[in-house]
Amino acid sequence: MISKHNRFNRRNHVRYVYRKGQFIRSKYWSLNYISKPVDKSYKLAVVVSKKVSKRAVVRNRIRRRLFESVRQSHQVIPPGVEVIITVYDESVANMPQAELDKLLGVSVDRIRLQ
RNA sequence: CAAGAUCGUCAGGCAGUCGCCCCUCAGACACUGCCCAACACUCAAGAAUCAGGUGUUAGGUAGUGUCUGAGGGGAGGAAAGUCCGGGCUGCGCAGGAUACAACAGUCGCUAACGGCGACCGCACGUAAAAGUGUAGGGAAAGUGCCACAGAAACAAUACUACCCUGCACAGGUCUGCAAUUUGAUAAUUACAGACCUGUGCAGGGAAAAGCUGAAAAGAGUGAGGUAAGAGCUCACAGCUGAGCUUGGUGACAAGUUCAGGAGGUAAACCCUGUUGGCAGCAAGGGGUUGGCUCGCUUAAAGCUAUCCGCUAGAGUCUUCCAGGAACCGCUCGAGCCUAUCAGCAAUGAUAUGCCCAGAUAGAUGGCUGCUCAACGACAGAACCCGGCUUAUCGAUGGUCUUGCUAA
Repeated sequence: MISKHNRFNRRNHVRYVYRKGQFIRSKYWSLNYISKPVDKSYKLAVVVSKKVSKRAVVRNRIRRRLFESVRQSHQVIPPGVEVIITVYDESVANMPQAELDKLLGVSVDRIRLQ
């Protein structure tokens, strides 16, 4: 799990990012993000709807794995960027770690390019 | 040891590494409050001193925040479904009646329950046993319903078939008499009477039978009775209800006396009894100033649907302070462990010890290695408890019954 500094702390702010931010789509998830240069650290949220899995245990596991993959600096989100990862597929819960890191790295790198 | 039944317990382990949430302690820094010392100014005047006030600097102390370090704690038996019950909070009081809803054997347990335990009744189960289930008030207060099929679905009649009597017709048998034929016996025909059979009509009887259906009139045996029969009558047995006796706290059981003739359905209405005020942690939580509107016994407002009773305030705007997507409620509780005692048990009492998640885009984890039969089922707290129901890979302990073997 990541520190409170890197989490979102307001419910309405998620809606703001969804509405105003930019959007990247990939096979298992999509990224909505917005840049706020004032902040010194990035912010990250993971959204897993009940459509993905009805079991809370599975949804929790997906969320934790994605947080951990970002935290352990396999990929670097630039400071001041707020990102929401919306997951589409239940198979993220049991995907091998190397593959998860690789796919997530591709998505995060596309933020830097734009 | 085997088979059957039943009651529990656990819910992978270890190590490495990188993290998250809460609490406690220590240190550093920042801010705020208070205390104290020195100095300056002020009070303050012609001058000096003391007390008071203000500011600066240094120190102490308390609180808050950030960072660092150390220590402690961190999902479940169902955390789930949200089906019952309670605590807690608000609604001024929580009072009554009706409506509405839920429940229904007895005794006990519990904060309470629609839950639990023991027992009773009924049903099931086994070769026998151990056991299992139970949607358990009233159908003899009344109303309704009983599809399809069937003669008929609770009302006694009708229907099919049955029995008895009478009349008519047809046939048969017997008897009597007449006519014809014959020598005679005899034969044929007609008529009358009796009996039998069949058909039709009329009157009466009504028990058994009628292939259906979930269910069929609901009284089993014997005797009497009758044209034949029939609870038509009687006796006995069984059932139901009431009374009495004995046993039991009680449901009830056993016995006995009297009465009765009754289909099912109450998860149809209904009747009887018991219980329930409404909303829910998005509950709810501060002081203060001044107005305006309505009302003050013909009660505005109110706590549900209606009524009664009860209360003199209620609603709304606004000033200032406090607060600032915050904080409190928020986790010490009908709490947990162990032992003893009471009780068949559910459960209760006493004693020692313990503190055991509290997040808020929401912590309790990610990865790697070893290990185990097994990558480990079902599954993630959200105010808190007691139950119920549903999901669940497996591992393991006890108890009971029966059988076999050995001592």
